[in-house]
Amino acid sequence: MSLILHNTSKGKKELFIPINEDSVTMYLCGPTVYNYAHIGNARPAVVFDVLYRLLKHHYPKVTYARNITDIDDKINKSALELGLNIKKYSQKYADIYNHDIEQLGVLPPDIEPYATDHIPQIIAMIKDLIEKGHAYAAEGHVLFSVESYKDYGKLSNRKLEDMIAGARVEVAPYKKYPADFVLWKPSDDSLPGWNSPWGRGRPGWHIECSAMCKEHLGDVIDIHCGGRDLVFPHHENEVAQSCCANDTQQFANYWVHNGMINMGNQKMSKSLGNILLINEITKQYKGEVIRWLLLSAQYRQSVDWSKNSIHKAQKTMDRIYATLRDNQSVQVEMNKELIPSSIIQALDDDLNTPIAFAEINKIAKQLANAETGSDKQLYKSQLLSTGQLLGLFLEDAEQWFIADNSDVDADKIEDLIAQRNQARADKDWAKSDEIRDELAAMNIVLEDSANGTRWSIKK
RNA sequence: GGCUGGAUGGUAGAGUGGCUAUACAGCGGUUUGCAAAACCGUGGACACCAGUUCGAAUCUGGUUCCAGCCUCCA
Repeated sequence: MSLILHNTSKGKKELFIPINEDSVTMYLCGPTVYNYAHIGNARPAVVFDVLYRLLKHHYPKVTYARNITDIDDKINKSALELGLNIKKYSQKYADIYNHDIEQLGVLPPDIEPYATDHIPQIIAMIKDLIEKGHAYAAEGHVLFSVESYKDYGKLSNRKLEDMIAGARVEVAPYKKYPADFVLWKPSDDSLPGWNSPWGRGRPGWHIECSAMCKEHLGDVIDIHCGGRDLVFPHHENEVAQSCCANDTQQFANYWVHNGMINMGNQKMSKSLGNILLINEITKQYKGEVIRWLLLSAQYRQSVDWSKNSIHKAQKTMDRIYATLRDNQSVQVEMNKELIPSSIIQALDDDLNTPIAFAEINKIAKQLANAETGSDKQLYKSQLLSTGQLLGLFLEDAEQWFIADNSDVDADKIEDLIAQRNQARADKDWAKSDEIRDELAAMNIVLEDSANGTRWSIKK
């Protein structure tokens, strides 16, 4: 097997060689849970779900950890304003996140660690860093000394001087060096806090991922994933903390980062206020359609979210599902050996999902044109086996077109269709068309075929 | 200012030193009581300027423009 991944720390594609072929490890920086999950949170979840599935295709055992950061000043602020318990507040949004991405066909990770469940490990790592001279306590804070780590800036390819010159680093009197970042900070009585050697306080951002990786996956992991916007400072700081605490040269051998989602010509981000929530779009579109759209560009490219692009994804999936529906009775064999090698090759080349999708379209076309039973069985089996790998085409093809939307009165619709079919049998075309119009007014589209009349909701 | 990416047909989006990507939309057709779906066929592109080459959209240099990170962010 020859999986190739773009490794951010090298700035190029590399052949993936795991530390231990019998047990591959990957970690994804999950969300900070203080609000409803948006499609920007969904992209890494979906993209790295594909990587997880591909790794499981190749290797006997993959351990995938995706964390929940449930201690953060934004959580504290919102919970405090609403007068809510912080744990309950963050749990609510963690549950929403998990529910939402499950709609998009994302498998649960093997481990889902929560930051607040790892405070002892965090404190232990900070103590270790202080003892090794990489961190220092000051005014209730503990800071990481970036000058103590010679490779600081290597992952994100930047120099300390340049960053200071940018003058955007937070200046604080307790910092020895402007770019030093916080490992631990003090909490007053209104804020959540834990007792520590430096007083009652809470962890800073970054350290939780280092502590949780170490706890669950080891000192050096195979693949660390996340959004591009996390390369600096989050991942750079994780590398510094972990390598210094664990005395290792590497923290993760492969750093893999997904591109952003754009709204119009701009990155979707909380600070710009142009975010689109997952639970808003799942009201309108099926999870697989959203998943298809998110995977229709290679993961490192930015994706433009628009009405047009989601509509295209919908139409494409409808066509493939229509082909599956036409072959509903064809028996299939589900087997990973049936996934065409062209698709595995595409995915092995840094998750080239657009090529995989082009291949899927070709198979669907072959299925639509298949004349013999054995051809139909072959192509349908290939299509659905590929779908198993990619988390697509898992729905029943008949059900796909009938939205389980409670707004529609299926009994009434089917009654009208029966009346119309009687009229058609009587060749009473005027009445038949009248009923079609009536249903059209209800936003119901009819399709007559040799096997009867189908209906679906107009999109 | 520093560092990353990017610029491909109406739209989205891969890829390649010479060989149809793919999808959605369009156009023509088959089929159909009507309609739809499906299928078949089809047109249409590689930001700009130089260079290397038998040949460049693909390699090299330059130009212009766009986006991201450098502050919380997926």
